[in-house]
Amino acid sequence: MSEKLSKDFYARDAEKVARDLLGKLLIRDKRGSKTTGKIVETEAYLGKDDPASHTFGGKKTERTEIIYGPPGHAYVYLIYGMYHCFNVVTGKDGTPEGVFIRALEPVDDLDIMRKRRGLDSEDKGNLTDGPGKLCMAMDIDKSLNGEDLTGEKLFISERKSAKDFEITEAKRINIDYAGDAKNWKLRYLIKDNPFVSEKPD
DNA sequence: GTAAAGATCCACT
DNA sequence: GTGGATCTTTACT
Repeated sequence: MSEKLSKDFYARDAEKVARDLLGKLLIRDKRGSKTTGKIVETEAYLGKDDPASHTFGGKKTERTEIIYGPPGHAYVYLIYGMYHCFNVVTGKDGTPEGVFIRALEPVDDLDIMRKRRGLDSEDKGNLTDGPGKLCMAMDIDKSLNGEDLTGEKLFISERKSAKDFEITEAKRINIDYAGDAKNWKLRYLIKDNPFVSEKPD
């Protein structure tokens, strides 16, 4: 068995939460179709002082409102007109920071994930190794924006096993618009895990 | 109202 | 490595 992470876990700095989310289990529970993936890659977005963040400078729009709300909620948005991205809101209520989930290692149900991704292959290496892909495989879309992650539809659980991996830090991806911040090492990966979206240098 | 760009993915010259 | 798909969000020529 595993234990669902509480609101306290999320109510900390994005960098700490991003590191601690590695190795945890993301669970999507729809009636009749439950999918689980181990989190293997995250990125921290630091809010008003982070040029890469949607909330840089304290910018607040209809889309980003949820990031300013209480921790432990989902921030889901559509990118490039076709893919969803899933973030976890962190920090105290009122601070606009969060953690972007970039990749999962598929745990189950692999057949459901393949079906949602439109793949037939036995290979499981390309099911959830990217932010858009994992949202497809886990059926995460804008209807889950603002969803409470201590609820039943979408939540994250601690594994009861010992921590059995090392953490690699790397630059974040595809934020060339962010100037110097693109060099900040705010991406965290499970060292040598094959299911990450992109290997670090 | 209109335009420009995007925390991506996939196919391929 | 490069470019196209595709459309919401955001900021204004």
